Amino acid sequence: MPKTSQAAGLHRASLAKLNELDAALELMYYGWRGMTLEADDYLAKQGLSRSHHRILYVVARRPDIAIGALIEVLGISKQALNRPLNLLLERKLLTTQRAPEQHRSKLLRLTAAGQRIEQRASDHERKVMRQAFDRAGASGAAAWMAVMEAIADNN
Amino acid sequence: MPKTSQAAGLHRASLAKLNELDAALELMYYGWRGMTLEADDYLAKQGLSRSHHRILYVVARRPDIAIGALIEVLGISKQALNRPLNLLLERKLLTTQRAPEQHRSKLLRLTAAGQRIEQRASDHERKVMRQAFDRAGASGAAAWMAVMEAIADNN
DNA sequence: GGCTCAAGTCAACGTAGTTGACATGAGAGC
DNA sequence: GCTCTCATGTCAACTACGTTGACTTGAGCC
Repeated sequence: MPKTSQAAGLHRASLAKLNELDAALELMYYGWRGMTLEADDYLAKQGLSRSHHRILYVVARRPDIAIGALIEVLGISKQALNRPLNLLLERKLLTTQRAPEQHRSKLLRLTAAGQRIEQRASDHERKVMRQAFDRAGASGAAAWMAVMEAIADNN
Repeated sequence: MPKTSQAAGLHRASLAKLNELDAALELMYYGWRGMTLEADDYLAKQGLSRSHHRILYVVARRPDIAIGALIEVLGISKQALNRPLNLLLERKLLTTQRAPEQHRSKLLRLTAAGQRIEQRASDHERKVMRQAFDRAGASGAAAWMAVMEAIADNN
């Protein structure tokens, strides 16, 4: 079971800057933590963690996704998916059903309870983003998105 | 020992957007991966990983930091620090010396080899950031920083 | 010698992932 | 029915990274 709370890297450390871009590296690190901190706390209280949230998040946005496709999207092995997925099924946050035509694959869908938890966890993250975007204004938000796109596309 | 390469979440998944801010959540996720992917590959080739890089990064910017202070900055337990730190000492990427006045604490410092690895790993990350900033221009970069500050300060 | 603080170490555990091997369930073809 | 294939499920062993708790060692202080 996950922890209840985490003190890891809570306050940003004051480090000398060796390079002009060091601030950006650190902002990425602390930004990720800042966005996920409250959501992780909420999930921990539900006895869940980030990996469960990722599953719920994807299934919410791809209802009736097959397990193989879910593995693809998450980019993990089926063995790694196995445990968290079964927990979500046991807790009835997800349901499976055989496909109507393609009986070989099982389709996943959120239950009402699963939807609620997915939504609340994601809401914690969206709240952080919304506050930051509000402070930066529409043009600042657009610029942030553009920069993040460029970084993300660096595959 | 770490892996050599990782295919996890390589290409951004196409998910339906349930909420206006979903794109921002996903950009944060893929942005983090985009920034760290090449650096992690480089580190893996050196037989090191992200946790070693974090140690090297901090010590580079706080030469003569004591172990207790390093634990504070990293936000992990001394037991968790123990293994990666010892590896870095064995490999002579770091050195320790007793403090001149405060003999109780040991001060850490990078060796030339440690500096080289820290720099190359961070360079991979900075390269990604620089490209993104170049595309966005100075005002875009400033806006990105402002938004990330707001997110990071959400402790 | 005894107290304190910094550091080091050991054991047990939790979580998240990996690979490899193998079993099961459900069409599809002959 | 038998076999082949594909999707799914599961077992075992492993790695990496983190946790807590308990205990030791080293150094300085009184």
